[in-house]
Amino acid sequence: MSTPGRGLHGRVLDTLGPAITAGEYPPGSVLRTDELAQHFQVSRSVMREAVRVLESMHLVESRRRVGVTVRPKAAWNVYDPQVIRWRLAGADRPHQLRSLTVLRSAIEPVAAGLAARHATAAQCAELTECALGMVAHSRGHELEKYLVHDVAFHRVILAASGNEMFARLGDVVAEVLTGRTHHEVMFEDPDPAAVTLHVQVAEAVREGDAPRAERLTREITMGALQELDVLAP
Amino acid sequence: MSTPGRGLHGRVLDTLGPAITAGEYPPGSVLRTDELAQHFQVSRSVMREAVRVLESMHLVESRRRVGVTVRPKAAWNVYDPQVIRWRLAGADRPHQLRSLTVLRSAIEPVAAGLAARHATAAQCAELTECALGMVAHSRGHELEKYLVHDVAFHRVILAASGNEMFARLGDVVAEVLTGRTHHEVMFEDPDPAAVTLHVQVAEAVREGDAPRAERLTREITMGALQELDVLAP
DNA sequence: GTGACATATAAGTCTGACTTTTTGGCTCAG
DNA sequence: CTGAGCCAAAAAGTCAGACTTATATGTCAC
Repeated sequence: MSTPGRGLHGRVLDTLGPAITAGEYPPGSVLRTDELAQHFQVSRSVMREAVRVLESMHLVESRRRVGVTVRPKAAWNVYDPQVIRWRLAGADRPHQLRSLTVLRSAIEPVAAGLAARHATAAQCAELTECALGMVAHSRGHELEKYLVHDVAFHRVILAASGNEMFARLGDVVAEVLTGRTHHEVMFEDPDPAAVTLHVQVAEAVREGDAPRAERLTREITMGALQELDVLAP
Repeated sequence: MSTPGRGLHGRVLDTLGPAITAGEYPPGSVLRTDELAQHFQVSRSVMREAVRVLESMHLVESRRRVGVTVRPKAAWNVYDPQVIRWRLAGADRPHQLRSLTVLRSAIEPVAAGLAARHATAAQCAELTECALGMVAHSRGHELEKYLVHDVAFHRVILAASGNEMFARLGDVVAEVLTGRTHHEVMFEDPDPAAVTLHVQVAEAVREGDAPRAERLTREITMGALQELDVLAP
């Protein structure tokens, strides 16, 4: 899904990024480029490129005569897919998952409403196909296959909204859904009510019924939130 | 507000970033690091750092034997504040402003509802202060002072929601509000109804009335959307 | 046409020297 | 003792050049 270790500087980021987002270096910590370069056995040029990327994510700040200081969590670019992935892989995964689910609950209903107005025929067809796929794999411990269609469903909704900001949240939703399936309730079959809701959303979008699509999607995301409350109160 | 030209590579980004987001180099265009370095009169190391940052924003992709290719708009990290700023400064400013306003209309009502549940006493006080400041400068062509309080108001709401994803949208909302004031309706005094709504939202949050805070905020953002429809149909 | 192979190309990497900014401490006058 | 101003060290920033590596493309035999 992502692009691990593209070049040496990418390799460095793959360990330094998670370390910082995991709070291994608390905010205010000072790193020295030269030391880091030695530590990772790379040249200063490579290390500098890695630091530049971290700086563009507002994870660190590089100042002369001081060094590379870790910035407080509040400054981080938490919408950067890379940062999201790093944080989801780290210790505060539950907290992160909750934040993202709340975000979903705000975005997706509105996106579904817009999708009902703007979806093309092809998108409607794809949506229906996804919903049917979910139904087909909703029983008998076929969670992996179910997940694929679930992710695709929400991606189509977000894309069909016609809003590029919504569309770009497809990756985030995918991470959340994948994370939920793989780390929480891997064993049980999905809630039948949720499956039905997805089918109904597809219907509403196909019929251009924006309020209904929005309301139904809100039910879906509310369900996701409650599920989270049950598992991690 | 932002941090222009930190170091040579930052200077390069300040002109290359806007150029790419403005579509000056269409998707698929191939740039050569060496040529760019020559063009900007900087060393290759500096140029490489700039390219790395653009790459982390998914604006370009660097591949061996090929060069630096501009990625399609759909791949861009449109939530990166830097990218947002570049795009707002460019030609598709109206389109961008609409996308962001739709995003606001999804996020802010939910954030206000959460704020009503989680806001601290200090945040409630700050919110009321902002609302009063808006009232105080709502007449007599004091748009600049009004704007300051308006921006602060929405920042507090987003921060008080307790959700870090929402909180980080403060900058985006600030950009939208500032852009609207400076480029659209600089002359007229703000809509009195909108001012009243802000005061009422502050009330609702103070009283912990989440549904009311959400409903009122939805009215505010709906108003912003309609305003946009009138100005750019 | 198809496959293996050679070649040119542009990014990637490393090294070492040099510059610039900034800070923390030091001196010295008041 | 205090404060202003100056100095020197420290770390990032910049540059130039040599070398490595991956890979797209063209060539040639089959």
